[in-house]
Amino acid sequence: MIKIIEKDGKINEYDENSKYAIDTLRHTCSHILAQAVKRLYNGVMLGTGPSVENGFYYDIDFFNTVISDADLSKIEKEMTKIVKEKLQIERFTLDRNKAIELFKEKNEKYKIELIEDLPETEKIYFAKQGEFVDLCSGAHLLNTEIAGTGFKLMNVAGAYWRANEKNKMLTRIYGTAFFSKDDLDNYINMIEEAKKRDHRKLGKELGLFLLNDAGPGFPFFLPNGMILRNSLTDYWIKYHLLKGYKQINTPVILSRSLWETSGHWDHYKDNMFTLKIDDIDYAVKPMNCPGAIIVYQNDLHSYKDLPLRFAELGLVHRNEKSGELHGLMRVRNFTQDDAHTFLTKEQIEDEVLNIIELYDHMYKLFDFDYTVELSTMPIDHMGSLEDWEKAELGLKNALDKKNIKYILNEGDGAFYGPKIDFHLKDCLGRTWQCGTIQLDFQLPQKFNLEYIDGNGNKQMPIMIHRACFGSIERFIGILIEHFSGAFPLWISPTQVVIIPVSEKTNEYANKIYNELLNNNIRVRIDDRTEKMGYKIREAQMEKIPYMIIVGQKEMADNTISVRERFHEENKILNLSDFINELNNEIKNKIIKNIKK
RNA sequence: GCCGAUAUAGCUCAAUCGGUAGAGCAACUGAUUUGUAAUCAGUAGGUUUACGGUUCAAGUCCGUAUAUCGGCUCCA
Repeated sequence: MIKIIEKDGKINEYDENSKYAIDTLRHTCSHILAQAVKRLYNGVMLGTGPSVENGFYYDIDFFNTVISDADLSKIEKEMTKIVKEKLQIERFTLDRNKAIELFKEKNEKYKIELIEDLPETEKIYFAKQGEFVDLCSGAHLLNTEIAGTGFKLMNVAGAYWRANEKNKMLTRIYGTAFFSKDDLDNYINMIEEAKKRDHRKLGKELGLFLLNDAGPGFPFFLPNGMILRNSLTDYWIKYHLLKGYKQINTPVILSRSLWETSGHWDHYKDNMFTLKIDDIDYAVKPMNCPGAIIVYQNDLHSYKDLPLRFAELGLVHRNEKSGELHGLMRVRNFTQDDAHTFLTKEQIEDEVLNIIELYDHMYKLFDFDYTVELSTMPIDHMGSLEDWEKAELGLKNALDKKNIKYILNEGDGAFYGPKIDFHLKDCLGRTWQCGTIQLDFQLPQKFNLEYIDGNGNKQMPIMIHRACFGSIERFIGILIEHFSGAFPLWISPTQVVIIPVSEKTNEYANKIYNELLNNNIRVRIDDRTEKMGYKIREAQMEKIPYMIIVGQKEMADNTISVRERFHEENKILNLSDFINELNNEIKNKIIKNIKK
């Protein structure tokens, strides 16, 4: 159990392993960090310093002093000193004017700004340890000693004051903390292990994709990556056709006037690639929706046609800022596994439920855990308040009906409608938006979309934009990290490698090879004059699901020796049984050997 | 775009104070015919990201550009 002093000075006990206790430890560490920095650097000003998912940070204005990773050990040493000083943590409150006065004395303009933004009536809480006083409404440990030796400063970053690009960039120092040195060491080890799964590293090692200076943010897919990618999209197409979608494909370049009509030009022209054809302005599509709308407009539609679902694996380009690129996760061109559904207001809830079920099916194929977020009307939006409320309610009801827990992001919706986002995690626990469901009352109006209702009258349909993987590239990035490159059989670039023990069994190996090929198995034969151990090692590193090893013994018995990746034992089988097993594993998309 | 860091052979990394750029793996050639994670020997591979500058001398120091990494901001 660990004692914690709350903002009002009350002392409570908590389990040392509780999230609250660990957050409190980290928050206390952030104060120790700030105190250390104030001791070492004259005239710096403090921003804020909360605990976060895996640690804590403090934002500090160092003015002209450049802080880099090399300075961290110096700061860490001072923090250790503060820990050894066993400073008691005291809590007190001040009224607004006194609080502002205190920080004027200390020349802390950012703190004053924070206080001035608090409601007038709100109590202002402080925490004090030794000579260091900070504005603080969080809990703390009782003294600096308890922070112990389980903390470490991790890295330096820039962060805009109050998360606003227009404000000054402060220096953010990140750290992490645990109640014991062992826990800290485990965490650092875990990060090192996780980095081995980085999709950029594995993408290179496994020959899946490449990034080249010739096109920053424009990934190249290599032969192995294409097999993976096509396996995914082939299934995607098959499943969507089964679920009532019709597949379309729309042009990559469309006229500027179309984008003006859709509203994208106004909102995103800085992020669109543009060009001229015969002196007329065009843009490379950053979204597929106007294309789908043109397809919709190509026919008259009856209410009997709705919901009308157009699926498109659409290649889009967005000019992301250079610092925002990240491997396959954030790129400048990517293929959305998109669909646009045209439907009546009454059909919204059912259709959203269908989509949620479809996503759940797709994510379960890979054993993904996902988190869901609902984003509502942004300040910069099109359309009436009434439409927005209706749309938001439609999404909310669907989530509630499915009993799905979600995070509410007020004001984070698209300019044309609210959205539900599905987030997946990468190897380091960073979350990436993959699936999305967006309701849209605006585009149908802008494009005057119609259908004929049961009375022969024209009505305006609603539109749903949705993407399950989000971007094929990003999804593949997540997949690589999720499986550490050891993919389920059905998407593995090479499914089986045949290793003859020596040239004497090459002919037998070839017979097996042809048999597997005829059964549509992605098989390779490794008949180089290398030792068997060498070939096995290479196949292991390539994370090929199965190795078939054949020597004189197998040839005599007309069997094969099968070695599974990550299993040292081998099984003696006959080929037709093995083919049946493979087909079963492929057909049922079985996940084996998952390493998390 | 912003803050910090990094850029050396196909890959992973060395190169002390500024003094002729090295290794392992991979590739290639030859030998080896191999029984469940690396057989041996040899050959080749470089305008040290690019462009400037300082210096008798620059992979190393300085400037600019580009890309990448960790964050911030943004993400229809």
